[in-house]
Amino acid sequence: MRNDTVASTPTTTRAARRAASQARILDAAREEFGRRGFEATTVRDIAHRAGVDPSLVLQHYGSKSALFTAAIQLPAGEPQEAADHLADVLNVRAAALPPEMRALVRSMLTVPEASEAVRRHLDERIGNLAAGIGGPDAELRAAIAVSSILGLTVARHFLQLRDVSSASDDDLVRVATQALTAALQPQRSD
Amino acid sequence: MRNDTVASTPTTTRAARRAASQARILDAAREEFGRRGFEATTVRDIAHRAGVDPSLVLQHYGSKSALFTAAIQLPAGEPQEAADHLADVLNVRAAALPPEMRALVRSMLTVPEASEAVRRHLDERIGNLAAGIGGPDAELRAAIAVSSILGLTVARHFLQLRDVSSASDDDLVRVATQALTAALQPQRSD
DNA sequence: GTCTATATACCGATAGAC
DNA sequence: GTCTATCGGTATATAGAC
Repeated sequence: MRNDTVASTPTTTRAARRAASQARILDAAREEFGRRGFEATTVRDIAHRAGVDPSLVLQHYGSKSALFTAAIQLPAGEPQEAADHLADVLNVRAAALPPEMRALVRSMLTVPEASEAVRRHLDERIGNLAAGIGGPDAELRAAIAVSSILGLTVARHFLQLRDVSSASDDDLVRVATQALTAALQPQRSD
Repeated sequence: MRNDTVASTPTTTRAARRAASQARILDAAREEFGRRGFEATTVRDIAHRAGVDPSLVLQHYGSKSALFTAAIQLPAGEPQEAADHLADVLNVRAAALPPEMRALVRSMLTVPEASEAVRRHLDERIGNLAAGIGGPDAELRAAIAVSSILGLTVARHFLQLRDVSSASDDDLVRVATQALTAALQPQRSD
């Protein structure tokens, strides 16, 4: 970090400012895309939130679409064991949603790229979960459980349904865990 | 309706053509809004699908927003008894989605008016369901069940998750009904 | 009543000054 | 490296011809 000979600019190293701007733009993009979705968000909105000039946004990321792609990248989640990751996911969903996830979900119904990203993400989760529970209809039961978590996420963080939003994190996690655990049990086929 | 003196146009009654155009425009609007959402849909798209001139669309409905409002109105569902309506909803969601519901859900994450409409609709369903099941956490359990159905709807008809889309209507309804029935049961509080 | 032409505005993106 | 100015395109919406 202090690899340079002489600091011509006293405090901020010349290229570090650029990197800082780039990061601020990305944060601002996640926030704006997460609030109103890809289409309603303008490059000018993002620039204003980041405190930079609109042209800088495109200078750094090339296009609005490329910036969106960068903004919705999820941190590579570990493959994870099996069914106990259900509790993790549920906890994450009950509390605040990470900015990149929020941006991704906000546009999943209207932007094909976001739709694909969510599909891939959830298909993978379903596969892992199905492998962990076994029994008849394992894939379908796992898919229903994962879809239910998606529905809860939308209900709580985007639609703000009354009884989902007003519940405490603890209550929601407790009751939802019970419900999903029950839902994951194999059923008699009579 | 036949208050006028003489039919100057022989076959099509003068105002009947206008009503027919209006209905065709509304159908086309539901289709287009349901496919790509409110913002990505242009008045020109709707006019093209309806086979009319773009300016006619605004002549009839005043604005794109007013047309959207008309397009997402749900047929007033009866209050309905209680828990057995769960099966109805599930069946509807497993098969095809009505055009106005599809248009509504497609934009529920990006258009405030659609978000509010879905919230009101689901809050009402939750209230009815909660009243029918009783027990501890009735509202929360009902909210989780309704949110799960929403998640399944999104997964099947919008994201097309692998294991949800590939399942037959019968399998999906059977397993989901089992899962939701289990989820709605009161749990021991130990 | 339906279509042509256009007003008005805002968007994404680019070029060039500093 | 950052900002100013602007281009080109497209949208909604309106006014007027037929």
